[in-house]
Amino acid sequence: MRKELEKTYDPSNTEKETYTTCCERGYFRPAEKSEKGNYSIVIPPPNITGQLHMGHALDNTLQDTLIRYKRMKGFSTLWLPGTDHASIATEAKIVEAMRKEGITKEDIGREKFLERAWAWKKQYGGRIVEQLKELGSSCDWSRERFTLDEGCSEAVREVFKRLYDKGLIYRGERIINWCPHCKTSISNAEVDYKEQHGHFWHIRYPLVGGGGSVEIATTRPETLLGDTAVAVNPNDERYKDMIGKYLVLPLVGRRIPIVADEHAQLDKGTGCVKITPAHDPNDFEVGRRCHLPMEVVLTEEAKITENYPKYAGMDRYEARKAIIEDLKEGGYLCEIEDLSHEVGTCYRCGTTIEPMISLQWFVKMEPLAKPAVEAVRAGKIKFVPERFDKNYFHWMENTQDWCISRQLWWGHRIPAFYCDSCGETVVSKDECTVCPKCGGHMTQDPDTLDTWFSSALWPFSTMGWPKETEDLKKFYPTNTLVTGYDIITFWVSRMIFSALEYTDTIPFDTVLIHGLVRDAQGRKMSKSLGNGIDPLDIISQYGADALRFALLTGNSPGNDMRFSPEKIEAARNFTNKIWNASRFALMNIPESLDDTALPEEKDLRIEDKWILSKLNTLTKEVTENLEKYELGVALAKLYDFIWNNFCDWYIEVLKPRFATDCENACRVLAYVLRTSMELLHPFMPFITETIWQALPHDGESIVITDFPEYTEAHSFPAEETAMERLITAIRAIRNRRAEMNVAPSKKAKLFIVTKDTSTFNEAVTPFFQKLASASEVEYLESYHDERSVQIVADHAVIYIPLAEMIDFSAEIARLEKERAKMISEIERIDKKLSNAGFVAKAPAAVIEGERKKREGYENKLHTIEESIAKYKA
RNA sequence: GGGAGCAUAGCUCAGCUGGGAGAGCAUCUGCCUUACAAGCAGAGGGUCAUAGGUUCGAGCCCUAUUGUUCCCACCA
Repeated sequence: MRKELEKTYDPSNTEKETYTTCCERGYFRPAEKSEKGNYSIVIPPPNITGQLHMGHALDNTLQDTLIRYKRMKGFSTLWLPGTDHASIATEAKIVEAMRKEGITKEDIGREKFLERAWAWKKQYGGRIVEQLKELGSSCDWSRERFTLDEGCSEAVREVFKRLYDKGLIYRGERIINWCPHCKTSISNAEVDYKEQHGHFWHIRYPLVGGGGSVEIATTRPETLLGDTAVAVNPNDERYKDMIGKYLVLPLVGRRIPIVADEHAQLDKGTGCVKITPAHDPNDFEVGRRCHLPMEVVLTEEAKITENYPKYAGMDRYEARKAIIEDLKEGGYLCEIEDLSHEVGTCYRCGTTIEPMISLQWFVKMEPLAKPAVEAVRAGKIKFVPERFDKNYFHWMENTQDWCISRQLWWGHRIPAFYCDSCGETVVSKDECTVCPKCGGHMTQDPDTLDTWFSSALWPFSTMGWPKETEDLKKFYPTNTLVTGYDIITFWVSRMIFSALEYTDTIPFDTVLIHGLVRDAQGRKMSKSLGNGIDPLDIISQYGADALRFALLTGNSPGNDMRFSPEKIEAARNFTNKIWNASRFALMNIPESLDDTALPEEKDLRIEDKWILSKLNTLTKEVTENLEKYELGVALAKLYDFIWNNFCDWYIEVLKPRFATDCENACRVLAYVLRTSMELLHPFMPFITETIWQALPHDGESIVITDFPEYTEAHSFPAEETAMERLITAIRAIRNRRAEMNVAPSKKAKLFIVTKDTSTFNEAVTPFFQKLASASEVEYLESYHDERSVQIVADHAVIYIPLAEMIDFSAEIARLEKERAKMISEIERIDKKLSNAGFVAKAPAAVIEGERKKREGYENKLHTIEESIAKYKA
């Protein structure tokens, strides 16, 4: 017994069950082997703190579509899922939760804190995974990974050790970006520059022993406390005599030298720059070049240190105020200028970062960046769309050393050990407690690594590297990486140089970049604006297929998109359309028909050949589009075919045949519907599976059936042309009737005058009866009745005897208008064809096309003129 | 300061390597035509931002301009 389908599609009935069945049957696990080869994607691991948002939904729909397509194409496919420990984000959440309990992480200590973190991970880490499943993501969950699991951790230690031994990881005192709120260093990539209003304070520094002063300007007057020099440009005539002299640092009284350094520019400000080596990256370099001392003035909470009793303990902004006041009072403040400038903030918490000297671990970027740039330049890795490689190159070519140590607990602990007695440093994959040099006790570095350090290894650490596993051999390098343009620098670039360095190969060959999902007004979806749309709500209301359709259709790589209720409704309507077309098909297809064979060619009618030919072309185009990552275009074509060809014409034209030629009609109907579902399956996995199962089919599931292939056997250009002619004729009739306000229920006889009797003949009379309100149809070589409505169509003139409906003067006016149009069209083409350059240089096919068009217009013009003459008479 | 994207119908966007512009939504008109009113049929609506250039031919290629969005950058 075939199950009766509901009248409207309700995805919630089937989606979950369909998904579970697929998992149970192992469809999402890679095939043992395949002649086609392997295809793999690693998921961009979502943060365990995260909830599925529209960005994830888009990202994962793209990946799932690609994976499902390749799976059906016969590749052994692996989509490897997992999650990211997201050190800062997670630690912040746990700290916040503890704050509510009134405890700090220092209260409970590292070990207890980590226990809490793991418990938290256990409770919430699986949430986003379940949400990915709701979306239909066909990941191989048996291979699920976590950036902090044992394997990934081993990979991290291995890489750290190798880089260290090679001299590519070093520990040193540098200026780093310090977040006073998160109390950790962050990398340059993690700093967001935001426009802020501020001031330029111009301050006078007097020369020691009087006799003048220099004026400097700063946006951070509190750093004055840490000044250890003032620099001028060596070529600056104005200050030539001052170099080597000393200044008195206001408020502090310290003697500081005037030094010569290129950093000071002649044309900027006064040409004098205060130098604070411990709190500014440029000044740090100046300090190094001029051998200046470092003065640290801020604590890790961005408070003034004990060294400056008057301001000690003040927050940096409080201190700023106090210092300004004191400068004013002392007569040192010359001018206050308003200014709006870009200020670095922490990408996590938004706090203004403080540049600070600090002992941290760094990755030396230059030697790593070079091959990474080369790989993309040589085309081994391609960005889709291509323009994003510019982004990548720019970043890679200008990148500075990567600060990788974080003053956090949740993450990969740095595998470096220091001797308590002799200070020896040992980097080791394994625990090291005894100093190899002096036998003293070793203590492990308390810091952890930047989250992105482990993310950078994701494509191969998840496959078992550094072990030589089967998966690594089979699926690595991976094929496509799908991600948003916002994390190219954070992640994509780091995976590329990491892979090249450690695995000696690229991590993936294509990077498919997508844009942001914005709200209907084009704003970023954000929690603070409250304009986010929850994909899970959409799924429960409209189904995952509708969500996926809304996200993919018409979307092009790299571009942002807007998501609106209208869009999702249109998507839902499409699922419903598919549903009803299928319902109709199943109502007619007899249950006895349980094989998938098409009728013999002699039994195929014009409409069958037309739809098969159209479907065949569609198959070719959708395949090509998918291969080129043009998923949005492919999906739009499927929509158009299913709705506008299959539903609106093929099914309609087929209806009369259920009474006369049922089996043949049903075989074609089932074939076309089933094939359409197969083409659509990668995009909309649930509804397509449900319908496919209900139709006659071979095999277990659409998930693992073969993707349709283009075949010459289904190419019927003649029937396509003929059917297009019929459609044009029917449209023209409907159009005329609508214009004349003839009710569809009013049937009328048609006289069709044509020379194309292979298209217009008795066989297609039902088309006109069903679709053009014809009572009966007569095919003639010539006919004329001035009391008939006359319609000039493609290769046919149609007469409808509706004399009482005709307004002759209006009819003549209409024909005159059409005549004028024809004449202007012909003129346009004539102009083209008489252009010597066009005839000489344009391709023959284009010229021939223009000639054909002209001929058509000429014929039509002729008929129109005849009609006008007759009406007038 | 450097770089990139976008500008096409009222709205949101497609438009592949140049051969006379498309979709969805919205609007208007008419339909319970036995799968679907979440539907069917029909219609209106665009000097493809502006100005030049290349070409037989430009929405598409080049140059400049305007508007807009984003990325990058240590401007004291």
